[in-house]
Amino acid sequence: MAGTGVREVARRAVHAEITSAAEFLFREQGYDATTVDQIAERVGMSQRTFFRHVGTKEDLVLAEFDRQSERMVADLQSRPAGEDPWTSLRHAFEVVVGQREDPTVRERAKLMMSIVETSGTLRAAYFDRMDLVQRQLVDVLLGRAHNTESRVIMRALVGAAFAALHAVSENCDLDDGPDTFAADLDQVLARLAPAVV
Amino acid sequence: MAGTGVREVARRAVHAEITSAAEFLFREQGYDATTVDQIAERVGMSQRTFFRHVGTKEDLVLAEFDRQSERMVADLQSRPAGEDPWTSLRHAFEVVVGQREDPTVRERAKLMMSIVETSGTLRAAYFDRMDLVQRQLVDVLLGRAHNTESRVIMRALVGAAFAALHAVSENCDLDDGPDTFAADLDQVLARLAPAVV
DNA sequence: CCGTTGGTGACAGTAGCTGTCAAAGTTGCT
DNA sequence: AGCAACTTTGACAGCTACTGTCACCAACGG
Repeated sequence: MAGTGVREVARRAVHAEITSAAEFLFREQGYDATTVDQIAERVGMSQRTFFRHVGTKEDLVLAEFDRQSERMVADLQSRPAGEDPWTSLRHAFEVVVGQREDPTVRERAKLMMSIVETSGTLRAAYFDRMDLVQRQLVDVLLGRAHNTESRVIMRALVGAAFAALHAVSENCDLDDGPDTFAADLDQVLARLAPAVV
Repeated sequence: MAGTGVREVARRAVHAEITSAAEFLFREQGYDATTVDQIAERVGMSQRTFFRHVGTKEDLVLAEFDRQSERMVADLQSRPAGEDPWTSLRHAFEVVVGQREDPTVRERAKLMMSIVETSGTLRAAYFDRMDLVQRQLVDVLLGRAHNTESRVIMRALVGAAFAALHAVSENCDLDDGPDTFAADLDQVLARLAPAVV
C-alpha cells in the first residue's frame, strides 16, 4: 500500500517543493496575503495540481503539527499502563520538547508558530487539531488496563496539561533568550499537577 | 453613538430575523449544507444586505458565545482583587452555569453546541474565540493589585480551568439525564484545583 | 422643500476548493 | 519493443463565502 516506490518518491519530492515555495512566500508576504495561485505558479504547476498534492492551504503550515501529534499519541501508547496520566503526558510532550534542542529546528518551529498566530483561520484550525489530539490521548489513557478515571476527568486532565504546554510554548516563542522550554514546562506542570495524580 | 434609536431598533429586528431563519435552516439541513443565499432568500433580502447585517456566517452561531465571553470578563473584573484566581474563575463561569438553569435556554445552548461540533470551520472558530477570552481573563487576573503570578503560570491556570469547563460541557451535552452541570463542574474543578491556589 | 445620510439591490470580482474530461506520461505484461 | 491499464496533469467550469462599487430610494434635519 506504500505505493509503487518511484511514484511515492516523486510525490514526496513534489510535496516538498510546494512546501518550500509556500514557506518562502509566507515569510515574504504573510500567509493571508499569499494566494494558492502564487504558490502554484512558483512551483510551475496548475492550481488544480497544487490541490491534488496539498489538499488545503492550511495543511502547508499545519502538517508539521499533525506529524508531531501522531508521534505524541504513539509515544503515549508505549508508556507503561500503570503510570499515572500526568507523568505519561509529560513524557509524551517530550516530542515537542525534544525538537527544541536542535537550534535550526527550533527556529523553524518558532517561525511556523508565528505564522500560525498571524492568521485567524490558521490559528483556528490549529486549535481544532489540538482538540483532536487531546481526544485521541484521552482515549488512549481511558483504554489503559487499570484506569479508574471517568472520561470527563480525563478530558479535563489532558486539557490542563495542554494548557500548560501551550502557555510555555507561547512564552518561549516570544523572548529570544536561551531556550528554557523544558525547564519552564516542568515548572508549570508541577504547579498544576500535585493534586492531579 | 447608540444610533438614532429607531434605526438601531430596526437593525436589531433585522438581525434577529436573520438569526431565526438561519437557525431554522441549520437545524433542518445542518450548518455546512446551508448556504448564505438560502438564508438571505428566506428573510427576503439580497446576499449583500445579509453580509451588511451579519458579517460572517460563523457569527450567526458564535455571537451567543461572544456575549457570554464578554459577561465572563466583566464578572471576573468585578471580583475582589484579593481572591485567588481559581475561585474567581469559578465565579466567572457562573454565567455559563446559570444559563443551564432555564430548561429552554439550556436546550438552545445544547443545540448551538451540537451545531458547532458538526462543522469543522465552526468548531475551529469556536476554539479560537475561547482562546481570545482566555487571554482577556489572564490580563484581568494579572492586572490585579496583589498578583504575584507570572503570565505563563496564569495562562496555564486559566487554560486548565477552561479545560474543565469544556470537558463538563461536552459531557453534559451528551447525556439527556438531569442536568448535573454545576455539580460536575465543581467536582472537576476540585480535582484540578487543590495545588493551584 | 431640499440636502444629507443610511440602507438596499444589482453587478462584478476574489480566494479557496471541487468535479469533469481529455491529453500525456508511466508502468507492467507479453 | 509494443500494447493495454493505470496515473498524473492541465484546462475549464462551477460553487461558496465574502468584498468593493455604484446608483437608487427613503427617512431625517434644517
